[in-house]
Amino acid sequence: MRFSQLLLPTLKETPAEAEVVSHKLMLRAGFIRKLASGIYCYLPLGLKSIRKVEQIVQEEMNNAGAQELLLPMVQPADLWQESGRWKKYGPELLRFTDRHQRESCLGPTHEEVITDLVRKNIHSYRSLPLNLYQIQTKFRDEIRPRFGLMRGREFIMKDGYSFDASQKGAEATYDKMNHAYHRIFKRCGLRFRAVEADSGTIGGSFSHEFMVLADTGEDTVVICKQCSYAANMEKARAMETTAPQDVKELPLAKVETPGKRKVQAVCEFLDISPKNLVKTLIYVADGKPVAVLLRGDHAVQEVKLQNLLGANEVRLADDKETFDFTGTPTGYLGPVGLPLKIVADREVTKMTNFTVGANEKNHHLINVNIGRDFTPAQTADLRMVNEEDRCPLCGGQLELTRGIEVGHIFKLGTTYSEALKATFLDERGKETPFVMGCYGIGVSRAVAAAIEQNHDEDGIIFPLPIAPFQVMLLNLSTKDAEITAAAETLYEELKNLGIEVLLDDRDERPGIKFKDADLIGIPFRVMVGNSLTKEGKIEIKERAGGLTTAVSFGETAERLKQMIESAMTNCQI
RNA sequence: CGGGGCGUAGCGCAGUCUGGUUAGCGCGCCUGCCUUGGGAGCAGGAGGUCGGAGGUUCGAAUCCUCUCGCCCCGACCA
Repeated sequence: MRFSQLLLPTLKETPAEAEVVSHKLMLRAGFIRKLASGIYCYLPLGLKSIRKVEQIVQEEMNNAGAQELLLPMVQPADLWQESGRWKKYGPELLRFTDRHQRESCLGPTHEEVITDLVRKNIHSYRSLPLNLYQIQTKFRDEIRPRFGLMRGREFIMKDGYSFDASQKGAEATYDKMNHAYHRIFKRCGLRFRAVEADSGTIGGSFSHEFMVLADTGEDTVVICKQCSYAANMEKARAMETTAPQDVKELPLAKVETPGKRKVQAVCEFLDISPKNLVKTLIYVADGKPVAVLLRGDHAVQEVKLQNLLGANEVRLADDKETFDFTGTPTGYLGPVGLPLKIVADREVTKMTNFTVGANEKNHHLINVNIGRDFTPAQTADLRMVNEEDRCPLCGGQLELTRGIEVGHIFKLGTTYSEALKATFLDERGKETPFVMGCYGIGVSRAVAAAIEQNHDEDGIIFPLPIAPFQVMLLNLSTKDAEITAAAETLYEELKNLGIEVLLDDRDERPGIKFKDADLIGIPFRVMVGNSLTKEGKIEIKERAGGLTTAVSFGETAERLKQMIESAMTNCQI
């Protein structure tokens, strides 16, 4: 492709609308343009990168035994009513009425449609397992779209759905998808982790999120430095500490702690460690109060609490509610004699002779012990993991880092097949619901995530497998016949070698071409300029790392081919 | 939906508080000269219903009312 003919409107300055780096760079590099909030035009370069991701996804999905199809974007309301999600989904589902007053919606996801398709066409266990996917533009009317392609309303997604005859089969499919996803993101050249995630409302005991690691990521992920353990904060566990043995229980005592409400203040005043204090937090779970006990240096993980209580909503009570529920101002609450349901983080059960609030203003209790002084109704892992914790699998050091969710795989079970009465006949002729799984990849988001992960102050640094072009060839002097002839020859040679090359043939000064090349971030930059006329050399500069190699004109194309092949092998499985 | 901010040329902005020539500046764009290894220089030029509607006024980018759109924080979320 020739730059002079390409729709590639690079910008020297960042449009005010962009906040995050991928959004800024995609606008400046001429990849995208906004049409409306959360809705973008993909320009040729942006689309090329998206297509690269799509192709990798297709290859790996096909290899894993999945089949590609394409489902409608407009979906009838009655299917959604049948699954019950017409009511449940909320305003994120964009609904509208057609000219015949039929209610419809724009598909944010396709469980209903695919299940309907399968129930109408698959009737026997002999046809299973079946794994279907599509790559399509999705629409979700997000409350607040932001960050460019990272959280748009319209976005490109690969969504896949599997149908198995049994739980066991579904698990095998899940494992296959897990494996395929690892291959996909590896082949995209991304640094990522598959993390254990809470499966949320969709069901199933767990799911895996595929997180592209980037400091600017929206989500926090916990990874083990020694082994493969990784989880998001909602799910992350830590190795249980062991309770000290043979500690003699000391007599309970009340002490005065005037004005000391915060953990730190109480600990300083009493000269104890927060690790020896238990804090009591009042939560409201579906309208009912519950007291949550945690070690002084720990924090609540509300999703864990929600799961334990089986609640739809949990939130911290405010000071007034807390006082109404307990009759004690916040800061002096404790479990001893508290007339509320008490749940304790399991680390609390490892403690002895600890300090708590006395349920009386300006007083705390010391030498409190579980069993003797109070008994929690339930005990579970309820807290946020932190960097002091050890890996639950290997005891290694845990690290908290940031990530961008680009893929998520779920076990759906029979939720949808039952709701939509999608069944098949098993070996014994018994009508059985399909056991389903669903597997998403945010394709457009993956490109944005790649940029969040790989950039510098000059622009994008694309991983080779998803770069819009592999080589950017700069003709540094279009007025010089020798240089231009050499650039044109090289351009043809590279194309003939099957290398994807963008020739900057614009009548611009070298500085402009260098700046644009850095901005766009194509991995290999080839410069045809003075060094050719003076020394007969062509320079190859790698965008990542900036290493520049001078080679003779004749060997340039072949050399590039080698460099590309070698770089690609780093992204192979 | 709550809180905050913005809307003036393709992009970035000034001008608005305190109404008053022909609405400016930088970048980009067009023409010519010149220059050609990190966003050059000179000269000339095109481009604006100041987001929209209504109002106040002799006079509105500027004041008032309504409205549309965009961005950020929060609630929410594969």
